Amino acid sequence: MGRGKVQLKRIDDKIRRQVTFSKRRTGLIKKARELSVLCGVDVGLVIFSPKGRLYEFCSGESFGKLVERYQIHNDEEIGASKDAGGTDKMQKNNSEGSGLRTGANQSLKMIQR
Amino acid sequence: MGRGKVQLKRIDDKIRRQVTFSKRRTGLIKKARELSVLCGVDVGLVIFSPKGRLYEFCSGESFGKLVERYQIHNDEEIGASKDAGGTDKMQKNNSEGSGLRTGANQSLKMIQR
DNA sequence: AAACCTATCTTTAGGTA
DNA sequence: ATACCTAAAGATAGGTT
Repeated sequence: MGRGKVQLKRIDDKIRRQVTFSKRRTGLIKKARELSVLCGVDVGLVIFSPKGRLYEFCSGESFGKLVERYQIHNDEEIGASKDAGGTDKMQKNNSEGSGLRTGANQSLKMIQR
Repeated sequence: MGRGKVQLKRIDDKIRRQVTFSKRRTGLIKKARELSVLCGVDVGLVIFSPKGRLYEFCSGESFGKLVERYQIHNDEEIGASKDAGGTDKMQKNNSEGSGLRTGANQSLKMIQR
C-alpha cells in the first residue's frame, strides 16, 4: 500500500524496515483481534523483534492455554492415526514439523497456568 | 471493507460468520508471513476454529521453537527483576497472565523438536 | 522513534454462479 | 463450501513535523 507495490523480500534499509515493522505489527495484531471477535475463534500470535523484544496477542485464554490446545490437537491427530475424517491437516504455511509432539503432555501441563 | 462498515462484534449469522472466518483467516496468515519476510522477524500464529480445527503459521523455526523463545523471554523478564531497562513489557492486548512461567524450562526443552 | 497526512495499494462484505 | 466479481472500507509507504 502507500506509494508503489511491495516486494515480498526483506527490506534492506534498516530505518524503513523498523518503521514498517512498527506499522505492520500493529495492523497484524488488530486483524488478529478482529478475527477472534468477529468469528468467535481463539487466536494466538507471537512476534519476536530482531532486538529480542516480544509482542503478543492472545484471545480469551492465556497463551499457555492455547499452546496446550495446540498440543492436544496434535496428539489427537496422531492418536487417530488417520489422515482422512477427523481433524484435518492445517495449512502448514511453513515449518514442516511444527514441533510439540506426543509424550510431552505431562510436561506441558506443568508449565501452563 | 466490502459494503458497509464492520462492527467489532461476533457475527450472528452462522453462514456469514463462517465465510468471514475463511476469508479473514487467509488474510491474517498472509499478513503474518509478509511481516516476517519484510522485517526479518519471527512470527507464530495459531487459530482454533469453533469446530476444533487448527490453522497455523510459523516463520522459520517450528512453533515449538517459538514457544521456547517465548518461555525464555518470560524467564529473563522475571530473572532480571526489573521493569525498566532490558526487555520491555509486551503489548498484552489480552490475557493478563499469558501463561508459560519459570521452572518449566526443562519440560519445554523435552517437547520441542 | 512516534504522530499525522494522504495517495495508493490491499482486503474483504456482499452478491453471484 | 468454494470461486469469482467488485465497490467500498481499510492498511500502509513515504513524506512531513
